[in-house]
Amino acid sequence: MRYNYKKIEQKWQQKWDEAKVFEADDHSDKPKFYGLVEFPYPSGAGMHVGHIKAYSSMEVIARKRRMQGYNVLFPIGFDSFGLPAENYAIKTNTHPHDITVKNVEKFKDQMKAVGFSFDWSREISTSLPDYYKWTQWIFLKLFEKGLVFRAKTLVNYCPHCKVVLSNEDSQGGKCDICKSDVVQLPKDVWYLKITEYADKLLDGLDEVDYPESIKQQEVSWIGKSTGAFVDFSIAGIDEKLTIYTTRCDTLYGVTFMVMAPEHPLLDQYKDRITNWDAVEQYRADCAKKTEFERTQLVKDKTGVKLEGFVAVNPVNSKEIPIFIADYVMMGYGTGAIMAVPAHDQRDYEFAKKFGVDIIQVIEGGDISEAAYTGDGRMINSDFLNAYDNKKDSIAAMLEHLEKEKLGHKGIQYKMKDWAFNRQRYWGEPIPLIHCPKCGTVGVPYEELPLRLPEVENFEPGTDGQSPLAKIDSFVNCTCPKCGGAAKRETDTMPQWAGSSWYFLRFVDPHNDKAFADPEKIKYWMPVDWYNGGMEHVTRHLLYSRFWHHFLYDIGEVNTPEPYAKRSYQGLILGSDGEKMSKSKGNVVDPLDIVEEYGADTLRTYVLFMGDYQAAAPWNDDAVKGCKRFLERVASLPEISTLSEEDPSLESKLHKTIKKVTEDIESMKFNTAIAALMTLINDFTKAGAISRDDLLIYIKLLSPFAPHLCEEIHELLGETGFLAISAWPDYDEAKTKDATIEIGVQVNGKVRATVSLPADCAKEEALPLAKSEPAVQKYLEGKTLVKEIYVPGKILNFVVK
RNA sequence: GCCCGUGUGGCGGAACUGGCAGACGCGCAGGACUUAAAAUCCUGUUGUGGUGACACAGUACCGGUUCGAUCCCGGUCACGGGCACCA
Repeated sequence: MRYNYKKIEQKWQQKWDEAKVFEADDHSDKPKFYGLVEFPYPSGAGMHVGHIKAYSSMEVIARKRRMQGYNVLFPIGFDSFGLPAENYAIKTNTHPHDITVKNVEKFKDQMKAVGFSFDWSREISTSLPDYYKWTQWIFLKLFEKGLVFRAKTLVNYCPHCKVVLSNEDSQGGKCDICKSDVVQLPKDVWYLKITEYADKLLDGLDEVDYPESIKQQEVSWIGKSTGAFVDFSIAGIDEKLTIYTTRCDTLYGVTFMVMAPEHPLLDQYKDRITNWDAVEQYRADCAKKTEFERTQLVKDKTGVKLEGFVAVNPVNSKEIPIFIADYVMMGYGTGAIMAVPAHDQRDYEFAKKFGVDIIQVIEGGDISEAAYTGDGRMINSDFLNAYDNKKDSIAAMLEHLEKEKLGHKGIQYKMKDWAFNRQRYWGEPIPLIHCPKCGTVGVPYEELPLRLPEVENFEPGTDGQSPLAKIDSFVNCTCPKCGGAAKRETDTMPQWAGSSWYFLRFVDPHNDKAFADPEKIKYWMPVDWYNGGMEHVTRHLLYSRFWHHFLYDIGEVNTPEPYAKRSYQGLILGSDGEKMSKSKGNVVDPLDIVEEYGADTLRTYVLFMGDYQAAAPWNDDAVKGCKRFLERVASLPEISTLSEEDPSLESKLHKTIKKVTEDIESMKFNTAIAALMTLINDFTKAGAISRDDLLIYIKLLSPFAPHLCEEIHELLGETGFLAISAWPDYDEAKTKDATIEIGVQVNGKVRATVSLPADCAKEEALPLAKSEPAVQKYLEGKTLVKEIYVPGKILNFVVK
């Protein structure tokens, strides 16, 4: 058969479409499988080969599961709100909606050209009102349950995008969208209380099948620490300075305290602080430093000692000085610390520089050189001196603090609440109303969706206001509670809102009564397997788990965790080994590959290129190798005869069925394809294969190269679609060889191989091995010390 | 600094989690076909020595456990990712 991939691919894509082969059934007796890939943001650049790799894994798994008799839900949609479309709209003076529609079409064409078996009847787009209606609905539920609040704090702000960012959106101090430096500004913003779900998000990880690296990353992002809050009094006044510490047992080693420069208590007592000028000067200096300088570069300790403001150590009533220093952050703990220079390196450096006492309270190390942070026996610590490990001494001190009402156990998280509003146009309008009498009121549910109004100009205002603020007809409204004049919130939701629940919409995408029918949720959820990028672990993955836990708590979904299993793909690098980027000119367009080699070649190559989870560079020559392989497959019918199965190929065939079946499940696609390549080499050597063997072969290959395999399937006179025919079974007994070659070692070095029956007994194997001339040579004149025989594996003679 | 992960031919990568290191593919070399080239097919391809069957070395480096280590243990180095004055 001539391999006319263009004709074949078009033909079968059309046939699958017409016959609705990949549409999932909401009422089926088959076992269900919900396989999910991260729906794309439809950028103007179109799909990237990285998208193809990300989707191909679940595509292969979904196709295999269908053939194995599962009712498969494999949906796709578009995460279509977002800044890039809006920025492009501003630049080209078009509407973000029009751009989005165009981009979505482009993405769809590309996906269809690759032949992904998505259920297109369930396509969604987060920027459509019948979708974002429910995003707003969930937001209102969060608001109703007190998980939305407004606060004026220091927030991450991107001066380039003119937008407030969440902590997750500004990882590493860079804007997630434009990569420019993020600055800290005091701003009044809406927060979602994700911290209230910190423990649920942590505990939930025990119930799901995620790779360890992903769990670790979420755990360290949430950053839970257990410790104690301890109250220090201020000498001469009735005021407490509360600190958070993980080592309350070192209280006897506290020789000073440090407050963050922004600490509000300072302003309250500025009349008492006799060197207030120095405080203000220091604050001004700190404000000039960028976040980068403050946290990364300048580790040199700076600070100012407060005059007239002295603390008292609660355990020994000693007076200790208080400093302000920028190594203490307002955003973590209480914004103040007790400093134990003997056992904390930062406090140690500060004490050395400012000449403060250092009192050792844990035995070990050399305090004249550096802080000792290890474990050990407590010293100089009154009633704690009996303890020789931190677990016991912390427990004893905690008990003491609670009894004396000096402090209590406490928990801190590094994760912060989710800054949720964006001062931009192309997002879901936040459905809140500001009423001068009633305060903030939610838009009534029956008024949803709160539609994004048409505007002339998408530029954000220089005053940091959303473009929506300029539209009086949108802003001015009546309060749903009191009927008085009120104003709408004009900010929109962040990029991550629509994607925080999209997998739920897929189970019932056209429902206009609810975000999804509870029965369908019960049937399809949780997602059985979710593949996506490592870059989403502390963003989308965390956010969507949070929303789903919330929906579970209010009884809207049936499980707390949305995804039973998660996997990830490695990056495709450019052929130069660098990350693909437009500026480097090393980007590969999937459609170019489809055009030149065919979709089946592209699909096979992205999975054959290496370990699925590892990054690997693109290689045009290796793509050709995959094309060559498929051309050989296309010519297989020529050597297919009507004869009975070739017995010499039988065990090879069964081994391959087993390997491909198992390797797909463990995402070892490269070795699955390699096994199929090996088998075709065997076929070619044999010169003729049976029709049945060929049928099995194309079934195994079909998840990777479905178009070609459907074509051969038809050519063989089979009716119906290969895509939903039965996956081949293998006979375990036939995967085992009757005779096997095993290595014979002398002193651990292989000297010969012998052919033995698989279950050969030691008594028979040994003489056979010894009679090998190559082995004899090394045994002669030596004393045999030991004979090791591991059936099926190895034979080893130890000689002296 | 802390936490994960990785390190194997010229290249991408295999190796049942302790049992013949280098499957499969790319590249390269030689050959067949061709007037020639491309395509295709066949053969070879870890390094060193030898015409040769063969010998020795070899999975980042140093050491250990074992009859036997790419795999396990201790230490070192390099690269990638995450977190980071987090109290």
